[in-house]
Amino acid sequence: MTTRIAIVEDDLTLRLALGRGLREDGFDVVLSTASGGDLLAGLGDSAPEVFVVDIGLPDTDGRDLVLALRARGVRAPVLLLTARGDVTDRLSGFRAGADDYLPKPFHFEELVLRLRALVRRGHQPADPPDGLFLDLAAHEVGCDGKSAGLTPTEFRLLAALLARPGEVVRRQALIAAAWPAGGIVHDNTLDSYLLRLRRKLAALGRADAIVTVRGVGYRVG
Amino acid sequence: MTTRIAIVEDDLTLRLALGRGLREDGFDVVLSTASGGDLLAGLGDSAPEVFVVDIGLPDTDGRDLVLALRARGVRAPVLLLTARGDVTDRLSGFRAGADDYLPKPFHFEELVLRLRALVRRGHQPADPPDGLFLDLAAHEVGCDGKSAGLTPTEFRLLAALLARPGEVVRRQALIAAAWPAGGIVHDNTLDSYLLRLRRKLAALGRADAIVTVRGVGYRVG
DNA sequence: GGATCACCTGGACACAACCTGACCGCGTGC
DNA sequence: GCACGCGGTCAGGTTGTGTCCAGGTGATCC
Repeated sequence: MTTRIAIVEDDLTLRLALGRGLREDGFDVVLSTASGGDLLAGLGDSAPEVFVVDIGLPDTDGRDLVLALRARGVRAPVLLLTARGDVTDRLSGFRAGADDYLPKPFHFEELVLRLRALVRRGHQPADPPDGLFLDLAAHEVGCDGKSAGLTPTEFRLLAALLARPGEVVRRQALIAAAWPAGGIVHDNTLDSYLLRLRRKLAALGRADAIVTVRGVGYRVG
Repeated sequence: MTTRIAIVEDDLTLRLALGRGLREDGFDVVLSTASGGDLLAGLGDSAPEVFVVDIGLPDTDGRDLVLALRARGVRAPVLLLTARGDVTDRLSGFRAGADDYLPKPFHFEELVLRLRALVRRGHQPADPPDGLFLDLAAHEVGCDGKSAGLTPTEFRLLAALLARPGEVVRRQALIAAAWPAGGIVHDNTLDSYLLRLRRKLAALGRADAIVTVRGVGYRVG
């Protein structure tokens, strides 16, 4: 039984080596691109069951790519390749929705083991968050034709919400997803951003997309 | 003989270390997730015999997760990992239905000893509480298709009831489960919440789900 | 039947959680 | 310098939740 896998790695040598090695280990490499934009463009209905993404991409931060994937309803596990096991990288990547990470340089065998573990754990497909979608390249949110630009913080915040359609996301989880680790974020700051997001969504005719669940958090869909 | 165990820990390093260590000590790690939602989603029929849960999860309070597990009829013992042995945390964790706790940082050996003790003590599986179920992610109660949103206090209260289907739960036990430690709760306040819960359950066509046992307490199922 | 008790019900109220609009500081680009 | 966009803060208003009261209902016992 083969597992469909997608690779995003800008270094050509490494990308080719990964593809060859994974194929030999029984993976079905359905996509192999150098940039996040190419991945999103080429996804189609290839439905990879697991992703390997380099965090240090030239066109996109790997974390934003994970957020964009999650916002599209993709729940397949993502393994991030990070440079030198940097703790900050690891934490923020994890918060973005990645499922595992591997610091470079790594043993190929460990990569395969971790991938197998991720796939074994299993993930269920998510319902797509009706109509709304995030455009990573343009850094904006769209809904049937119309679209609205987002600032980086707004983007991360909305992505964290869209990643879990129908679920209540706690305020703490939103802060963890949208702001860098360690920093102190006023509760009210989150409120402000929710307001800004709601305004922009209202302009798309989706004023009610973000629902408040008092005492718990927020929900979309 | 191996014991099936599930781990919920958001810190990646610690999660991996726990998994590796427990495996070496003869446990069968059937589930290892970073969030409460993932755990509930991934449970399937893996039927862990014991749980290790970090109380400080970003998406869910560990205590709510225990309540949700109990409400699903899961009776397997739960060990909570708490930060710095905070007494308040410990007490409220116990009230939520946890069976043991361990303050961080801890010696790995102590964790294993406590887990073995918990498993040895033995627990029997519970009958699922007919039809009604708590959705931790959406923070609501559901019954064949329909669902109703719950406020935090309502959620804890109903969870305490659903945790013991068929059993009579005393008023004092309900107050202890649904309200923070130390606070003084008027008897009548509990009455009010029972009323609200019954209203919401009535909207789901389960008006008679909560039965009064005069002089003792309340029972569901 | 009447007294008593446990529980139910509707409503009033305070306060915390949340929303909203405005403001300020900082960095960037013109 | 100035304009602008972005991130963050503040003060004030609004609303839902939690709490408590007052009175009602039904069971139980004498």
